[in-house]
Amino acid sequence: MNDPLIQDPADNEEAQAATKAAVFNAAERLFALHGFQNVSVRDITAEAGVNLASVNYHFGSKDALLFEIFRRRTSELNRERARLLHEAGARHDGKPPVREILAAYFAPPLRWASPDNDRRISVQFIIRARSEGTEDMREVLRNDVSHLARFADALMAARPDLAKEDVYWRLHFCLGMVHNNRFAEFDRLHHLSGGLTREADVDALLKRMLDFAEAGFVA
Amino acid sequence: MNDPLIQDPADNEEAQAATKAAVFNAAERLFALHGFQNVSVRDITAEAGVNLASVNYHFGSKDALLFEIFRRRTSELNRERARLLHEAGARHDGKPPVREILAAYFAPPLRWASPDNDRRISVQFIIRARSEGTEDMREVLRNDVSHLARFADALMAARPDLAKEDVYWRLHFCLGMVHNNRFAEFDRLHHLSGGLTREADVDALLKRMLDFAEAGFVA
DNA sequence: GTCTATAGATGGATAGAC
DNA sequence: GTCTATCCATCTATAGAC
Repeated sequence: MNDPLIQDPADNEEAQAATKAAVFNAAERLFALHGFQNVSVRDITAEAGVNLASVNYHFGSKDALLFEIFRRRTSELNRERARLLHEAGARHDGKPPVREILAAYFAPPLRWASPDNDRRISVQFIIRARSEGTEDMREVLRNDVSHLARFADALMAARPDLAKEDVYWRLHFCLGMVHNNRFAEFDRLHHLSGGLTREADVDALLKRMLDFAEAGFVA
Repeated sequence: MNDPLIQDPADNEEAQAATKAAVFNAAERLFALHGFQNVSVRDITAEAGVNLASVNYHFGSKDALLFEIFRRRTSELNRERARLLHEAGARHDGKPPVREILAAYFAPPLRWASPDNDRRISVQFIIRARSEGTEDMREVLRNDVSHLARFADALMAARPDLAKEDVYWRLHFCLGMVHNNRFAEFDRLHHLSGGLTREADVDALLKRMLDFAEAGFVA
């Protein structure tokens, strides 16, 4: 059909970008569902419907592709959290209460994970990256705490009566609550509760998390 | 030195058991530190100082070895938790308060993880198994909720005023707090807090976790 | 630029010597 | 039973044809 020799440059660029995006999305999806080590370049290119060499051509290597997905998604997630934190500050003369700080942290991944959101898979990817990531990714997570520091600072401003140590630990507990929201854990809870828990109701889950975490902070 | 031809059967059995235990411990250690997919049978046998074929001879396959470690450690951990829950019940006419129920769940992995405990590595193995485990292991985790059900029942008895749904969700949040106690997360928190947090103080950490979780439950 | 064919490396498993 | 040597599958990455 499309003879490459008579394609104009714009079509070429477009086709190239489309191929790269297809690889990116297929990789994110497969990694999120099956884990990094369990997905091969062959799986990715087959899922994307492109040739085997595409991963190396467009991204350099499998690990580089992985890292690029990780960087983009965490960047997007943290930017959205920072925006919500900023908005909460604007509503309260720069000193938002604990509940609104926590909401800025909790809400983005919950909204992304809602069943009708196409970012649903990205959340699972990010959570998986925390425990299964390469050394590169874990180094980023370990060293790039500037984003978290903004939340810690806001919490300390909201609760100046608490020792800093206490704030850091309670923030740690809140992070645990967030990171435990994996498909597998929801399934297990669903099974344990005999079907009572409905994680698809994002607003209700956010409220539950905030009630729990705020109580722990205020105590 | 020891000619196998003149060894008596008892020595043989002993040597065999020692080899098997060496493989078991080396595998648990390497899996906990580096992840399942990143450790090869060659790594394990080299670490244990035994020959390459030992894994298949004593355990059948790499996956079977993995599964056996998982089964033994989760069994030990859950048995200890059940014992503490039983003791808490004995102290309170069968209806222990929320804090003591949670303590029975939180304490065992924390005590195991204390720096001077040789079970320290087992806790990391178990936590890693939750997210990186094979399908076999995840199936066990998903279906074997009888142990968790005892804790859910105890919590519902302690707080009969709460809807069951609420109890399950709050238990889920508590599980998240526990599962987030990985080396990597402690390191990150240590980095974020400028060295303020000291996870080695197990009793203090247990108290912090109980304060936070109890407040979330009582609210 | 795209894709096929293959190099090069590694891993799990096992046959066979002792 | 133990261990070495080796098989065979699978993977990433790349060279080279088109």
